[in-house]
Amino acid sequence: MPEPLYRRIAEDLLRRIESGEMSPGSQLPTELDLRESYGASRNTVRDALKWLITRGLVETRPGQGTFVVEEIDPFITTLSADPETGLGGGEGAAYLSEVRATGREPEATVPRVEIHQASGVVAAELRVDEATSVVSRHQRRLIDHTPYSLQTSFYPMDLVTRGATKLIEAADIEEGTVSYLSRTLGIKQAGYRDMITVRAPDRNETAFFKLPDNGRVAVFENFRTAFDQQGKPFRLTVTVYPADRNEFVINVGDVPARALRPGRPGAGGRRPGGQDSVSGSVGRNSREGLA
Amino acid sequence: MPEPLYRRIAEDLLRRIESGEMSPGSQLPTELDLRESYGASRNTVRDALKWLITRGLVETRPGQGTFVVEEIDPFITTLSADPETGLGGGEGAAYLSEVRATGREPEATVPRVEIHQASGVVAAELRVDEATSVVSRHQRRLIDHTPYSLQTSFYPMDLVTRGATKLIEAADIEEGTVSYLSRTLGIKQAGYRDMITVRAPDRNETAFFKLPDNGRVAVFENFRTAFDQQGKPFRLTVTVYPADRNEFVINVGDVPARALRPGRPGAGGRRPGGQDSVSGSVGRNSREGLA
DNA sequence: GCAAATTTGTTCGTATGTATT
DNA sequence: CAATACATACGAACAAATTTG
Repeated sequence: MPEPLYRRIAEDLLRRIESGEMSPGSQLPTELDLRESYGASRNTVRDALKWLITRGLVETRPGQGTFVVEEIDPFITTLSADPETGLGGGEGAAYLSEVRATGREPEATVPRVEIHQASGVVAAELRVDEATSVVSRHQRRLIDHTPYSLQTSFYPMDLVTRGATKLIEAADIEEGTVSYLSRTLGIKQAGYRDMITVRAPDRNETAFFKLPDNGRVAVFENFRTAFDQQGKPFRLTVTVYPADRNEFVINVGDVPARALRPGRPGAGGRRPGGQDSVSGSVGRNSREGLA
Repeated sequence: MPEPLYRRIAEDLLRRIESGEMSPGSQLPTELDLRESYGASRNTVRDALKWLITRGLVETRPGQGTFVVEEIDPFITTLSADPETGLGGGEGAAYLSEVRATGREPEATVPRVEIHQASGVVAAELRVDEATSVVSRHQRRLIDHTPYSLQTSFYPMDLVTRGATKLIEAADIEEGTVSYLSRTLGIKQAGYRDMITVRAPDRNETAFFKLPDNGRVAVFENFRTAFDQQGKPFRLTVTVYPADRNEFVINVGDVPARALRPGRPGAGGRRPGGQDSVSGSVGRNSREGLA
């Protein structure tokens, strides 16, 4: 009772991909060729390809063929505060310089400003009633002309009426909103809390990030709530990052300057699935529940 | 030319799930029933179900039927340092108490200790040659009897020969390794750096976490490098967390004590995919590239 | 404990549509 | 326009897992 045929075909192709026999970007034999070489029906071959597709190893292009996927050069966002500027990390103002520091070219759209009534999460995080008006500022961000993240910040409308009128202008706030709010209203960012989750992309995200519509690539979602000196939240920033091109770093305490990713983890070529990996080794004679 | 039939069926089922008409845990009509009610072939119905499966909305159980998935209560790991203890965050010693603080029951296996030669990532992060011996201590961790994470820590063998002999004992170090290394060798943890990625689970992880073998649920992988007062790395901890049951929090600067998740983000019921969500709204009249 | 019924899983064959070259 | 290659759809049969009688 061996494994089903489509699995055996998939595993064989997997082996050939991981061994380097088929390199990233190269084309696999056509479905009809595979049908012959494995002596299976075309549908079975397609089942094998689907198995590889959901694992992100290959992609199909109608009219062209099936290809080994090429990895995207990931961008690393540091979520903890910059020891220099004191605060920040992956946010609007700092974004452009952070990306440029890696020798890549950042782009960000002009903020799209909207006025909403605070809904569930926004109201809860900003600690305002659900009826309250909030300002949202939304930006799409790219690196080397590839979409890398979507960011939306929410501010209580209160801040605008108290004088921070630039918040409702559809233009960049060059100095950064932290600096701007400090200067105009005396609101200082004393700290922030990030809440990170992973979920499937929605329709908009799939379209903007050009993700395969098979729901394979997940997105990070980071909810950042910024607090002032009194511990009062004054901003909620929601940023969405496709997981196939983004990584995160958090520095706590005294950490030596990064040696610019000597050998980036995560990468290191394709992972040999099945062997004991760095983290794995969950018991070679596994399957025993717990001790 | 509307959307393909299997997609229309899938979207209809999606709507019925999101509307609450079919609640989490409930059973969908059988494939044969769906075949009749939609007037499609069984294969087409199965294509629709596959589409929902890869998006994590339903699951099939051979011999039983197709069910709307139930969400798992996520555990939130705080990666930043505890302001009290100074350091830590999701690590061995602190793990049990962190979980208990949420009213849930933690379990951790006895560490499995192994001696390896430092390989790629481990050697690079610990800044030792590839030939050097390192000690690894591996634990499986559960919450309420459900597997939640896998953790492996690597230490240069050096530390053992200098006197930290407990590192090669297959037993818990009650006080925590940070405290132990400080007491025996005077090595103080001055800080640490976390590098977070998301990837597909390997075979071991799929088995241990009981993930669907369709590669849908991704895992977080956190590489934590701990540094001593001289900025020298003395430990690398790799922790793997299934993304369907884990979230992360990072506190930077002064952040008020959390109001114990007033309304947890991430959740809020099922996401209405397609509508403008909190983060989304990437242009209702979207598809225009960039301004 | 076994047999039958139910339900999903695998595999084949075939035909036609759509995208790209 | 033609050829190529993947996408969708139908029908059919048997296998495997689970529940039920």
